[in-house]
Amino acid sequence: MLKIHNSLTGEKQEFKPLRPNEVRMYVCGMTNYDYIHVGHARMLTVFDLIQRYLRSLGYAVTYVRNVTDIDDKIIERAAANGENWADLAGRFTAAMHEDCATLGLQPPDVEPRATQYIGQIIAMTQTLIDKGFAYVAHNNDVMFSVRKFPAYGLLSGKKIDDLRSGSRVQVDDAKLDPLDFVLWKHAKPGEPSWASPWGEGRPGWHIECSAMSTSVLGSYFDLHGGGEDLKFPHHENEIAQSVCACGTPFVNVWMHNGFVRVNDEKMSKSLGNFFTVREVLKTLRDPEVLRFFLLSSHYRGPINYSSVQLTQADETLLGLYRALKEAGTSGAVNAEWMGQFREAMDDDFNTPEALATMQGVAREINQAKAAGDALKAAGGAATLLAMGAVLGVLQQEPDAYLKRSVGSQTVSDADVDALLAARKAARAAKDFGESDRIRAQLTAAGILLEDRPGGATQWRRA
RNA sequence: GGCUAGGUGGCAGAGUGGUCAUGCAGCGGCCUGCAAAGCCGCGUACAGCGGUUCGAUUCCGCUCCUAGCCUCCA
Repeated sequence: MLKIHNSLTGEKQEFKPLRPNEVRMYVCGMTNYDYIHVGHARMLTVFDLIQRYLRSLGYAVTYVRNVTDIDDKIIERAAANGENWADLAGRFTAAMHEDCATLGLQPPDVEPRATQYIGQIIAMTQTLIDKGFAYVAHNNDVMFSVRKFPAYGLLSGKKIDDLRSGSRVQVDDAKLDPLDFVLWKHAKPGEPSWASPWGEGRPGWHIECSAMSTSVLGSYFDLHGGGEDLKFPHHENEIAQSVCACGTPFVNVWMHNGFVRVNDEKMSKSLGNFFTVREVLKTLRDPEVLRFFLLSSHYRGPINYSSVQLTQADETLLGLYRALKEAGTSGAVNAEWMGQFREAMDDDFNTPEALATMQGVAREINQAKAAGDALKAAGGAATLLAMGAVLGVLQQEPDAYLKRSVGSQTVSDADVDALLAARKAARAAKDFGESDRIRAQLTAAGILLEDRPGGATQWRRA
């Protein structure tokens, strides 16, 4: 029985889809005006994991993750570059797709873009005006009247009156109330714009997600996710817009992932302490190391980004691949281990616990190998592989993975093989001095040897 | 100031009212020509102070500390 922590109630609750066997989920994706960083990678990875697990449970999942391809940041950056805003957004959306593919993320079933939903956005805004929840300000911005929606603040636990008194926002004189937020922005000269009943303009950020999610999934769906920084005001505003426009409940379960931190601070563009996925990947043996690192702590908690931890993740993953190596895969999946794994995942996607179970399986494989029990080793490997498939790890060919290096390779596979042949001859002749000299030479070149019974030697890159 | 998460062994990180997390690193042993890998074993962990309890790291209260949100943000 799957339990999910619902941000709306603050509790873990049994997950029951609104329609039998079907899960409709929407995740706030990227605003693409730059390369994605590790913080974004965590969000992307967390929800990739969640949709994978839901599918593994047999649900027909519709995973929707939007792209914001028009907003202030994009316009600003494009202007700074002297580039067309749509070109910029297109360029970085393509880069994001590349990064996602590199990270092994499954593409969403639907990836709506804000600019493709202008019609729906205008229609929803009009509905909100018609129903009295929104108004046209004197500058032709359309604003949502927060006080018309009494349930405002339920998700973030904020009280409307606290917000008002604590508000540090410069009062926008177009707003009737400082809490109100914009649904449609009138265009200033030279800005990209679309025709609307309120003149040329562009959508506000919050309304996009309400329009896209309800257009694709219907007005009331199962799961809505995003980073915890979106809880307020973005998700709060989405709820207000959607509920008021559609007249139905909006989302059943809200999920928020924790941040990636750098030295105990949130990794973010504004703090300038971010690492792009592209630069980080250059320092790793394989993109899988980053995924494994991200999965090694619970999705709701914070995770500290550091090279030490990445190294630890690398070592641990290596250990799992070593267990898999030469263990065969033809065995039957062990139901008991699998049950333990699912139990961990059923508990609000507890990946650290699931990973611990995988370590247990790995030890069993190694024990079986040591005992010469090939059947048991193969069964363990099949089990480990099946678990890895659910998490999106361990699916590479073990030997190829182990021969991968961190950074550039200093010796080719052929050179290694040649030296190993020489060493083998030396060992056969009991010339251990020469044998050890070759080993030291290889070690210096980042090649680690492992002599097996019977004279064979395995190797991998450090 | 308001609201929300946290504070676990050298590092990372789950979890539990009384028996083991797990991984990395370290130490000892086995194996090995020697290594490596693996296996076996080891290490006074649960911020502080009270309370509930036969018993609390786990429940309750208070204190201290950290992060996040309250403004664009994954």
